[in-house]
Amino acid sequence: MSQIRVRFAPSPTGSLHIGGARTALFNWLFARSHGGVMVLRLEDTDTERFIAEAAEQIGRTLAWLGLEWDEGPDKGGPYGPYRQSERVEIYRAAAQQLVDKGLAYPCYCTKEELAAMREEARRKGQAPRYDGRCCRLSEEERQAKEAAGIKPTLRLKVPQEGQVVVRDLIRGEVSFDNATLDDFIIMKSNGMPTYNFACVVDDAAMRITHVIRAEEHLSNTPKQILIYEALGYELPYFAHVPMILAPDRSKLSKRHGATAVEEFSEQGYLPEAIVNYLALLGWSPGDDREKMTLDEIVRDFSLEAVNKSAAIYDVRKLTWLNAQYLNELPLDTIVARAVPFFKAKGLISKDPSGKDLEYLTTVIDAVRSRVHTLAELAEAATYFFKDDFTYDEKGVRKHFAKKPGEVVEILSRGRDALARVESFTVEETEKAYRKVIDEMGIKGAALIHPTRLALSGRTMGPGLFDIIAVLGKDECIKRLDRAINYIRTLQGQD
RNA sequence: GGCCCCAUCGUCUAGUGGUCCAGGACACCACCCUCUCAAGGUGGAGACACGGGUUCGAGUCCCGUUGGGGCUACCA
Repeated sequence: MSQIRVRFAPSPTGSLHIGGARTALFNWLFARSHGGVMVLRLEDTDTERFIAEAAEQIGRTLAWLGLEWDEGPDKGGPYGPYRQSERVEIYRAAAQQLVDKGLAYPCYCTKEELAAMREEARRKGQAPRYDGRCCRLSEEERQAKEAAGIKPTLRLKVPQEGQVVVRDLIRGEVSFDNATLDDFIIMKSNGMPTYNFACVVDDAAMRITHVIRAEEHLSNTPKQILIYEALGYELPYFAHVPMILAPDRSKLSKRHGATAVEEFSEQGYLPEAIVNYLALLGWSPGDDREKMTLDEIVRDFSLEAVNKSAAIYDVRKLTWLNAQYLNELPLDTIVARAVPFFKAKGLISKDPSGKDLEYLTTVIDAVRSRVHTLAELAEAATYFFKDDFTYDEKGVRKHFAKKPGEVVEILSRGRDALARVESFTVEETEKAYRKVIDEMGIKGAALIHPTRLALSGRTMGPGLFDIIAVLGKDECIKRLDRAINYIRTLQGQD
């Protein structure tokens, strides 16, 4: 085979969810691992469900994930246009061909009549299928309908004998009896093609060699093969990848919370982690590797190694992977990605540079190992930028309120010791604190825990001396004084 | 209902007839490390849906049952 060509063909009716992203990823991986071409095609033939911003948003999300396409609506290419709404003439011509060959015919049944027929069949316990009545219309009857101004749909004549065999790269041969199919619609009465028809016409026109899509389309494939045959097109290879299900095993939809890739992005998940996680959903390198670079995945990916069974996505594993990337990606990269989250929390006002950037970087370095997302990162770092926090309630009970008199004494000694430190580093401040601890004959925890609470309002976080060094002498003294005063008010209440 | 697909720990998976009293990862539990929380390290609990075959031998092949999913639209 010459050049391998694949396509990702989303319908712009909403944002890209992780199922779609995974399908796009597998297409992309297949193309990249074979030196092939990736086409992005917008399936916007449903004029009612079409959402203008969705197309742009899907493109943005794919690009954010790093899944660049070679041909598409914005990029152009030799087989454009890549928006189905701009290709209607092509579908009409193809449809006309089928009518001329007697393989398709106009149907004047209205939606209401069709619905009634389906209802009738259901009541009789029969399979709801179109009975082909309009195919048997006489020329006079047809003209009469036409004269009455009824805009017909076009239906493909489906043979009622024999079967269609789908040769699937992942599932092997799957056969369907033609008798289970009916004369389905290929052109709607509004002149637009239906999904199955447009899909076939375009995949052929765009020279797609491998149709890689979700399993929900496996049942559509026999219809599409019938169209390929009617049109005299050569069949592509098919590969139906397993579905991704919501935790309750149902099909993914908006009501399942964050399944839109954009939402993960807003929560501070990194594209590297999402792509890595998605690659592992339905595919595995065949060994124990979990965290893999894109290059590694491209090198080892193959459709043959793709699973057959549907997978339920588990945010917790994604979250774990995200934490891994948060820690292992270069610090500068994480800082750059984190900036919008710090801005959103009002911790910084504009893109930091110089000293501010240096400070931000130091802070992120201190907290990144204990958070899972960029949003958590900003949250965990707030007290490095604001000192108007309140003290954690449990912490107050444990470290401030138990023996307020003693704590005030201890904290004051610590404060004074810090005030005397000249070189305010992790090492020097710790030395000073250890000395206080020794002199007072107390446990380290008796000084360290109240200090952490005083400086951050929290009972958990980076090592205390890291916090101290990052905050600097003045800020530490200020916060310790504030805490000492606060504890004195506690004393009064007893 | 009809047609199609699928079935290994809670979840993602390795496993292509013997090396599997089933391996890894997330999550969970314990311990270690430790100024807290993480991270990291060590260990633990946890699965071949069920029933028939085939075979000397089955998680691996076949059939059935059950369960789950998809399609069955002038949606894609």
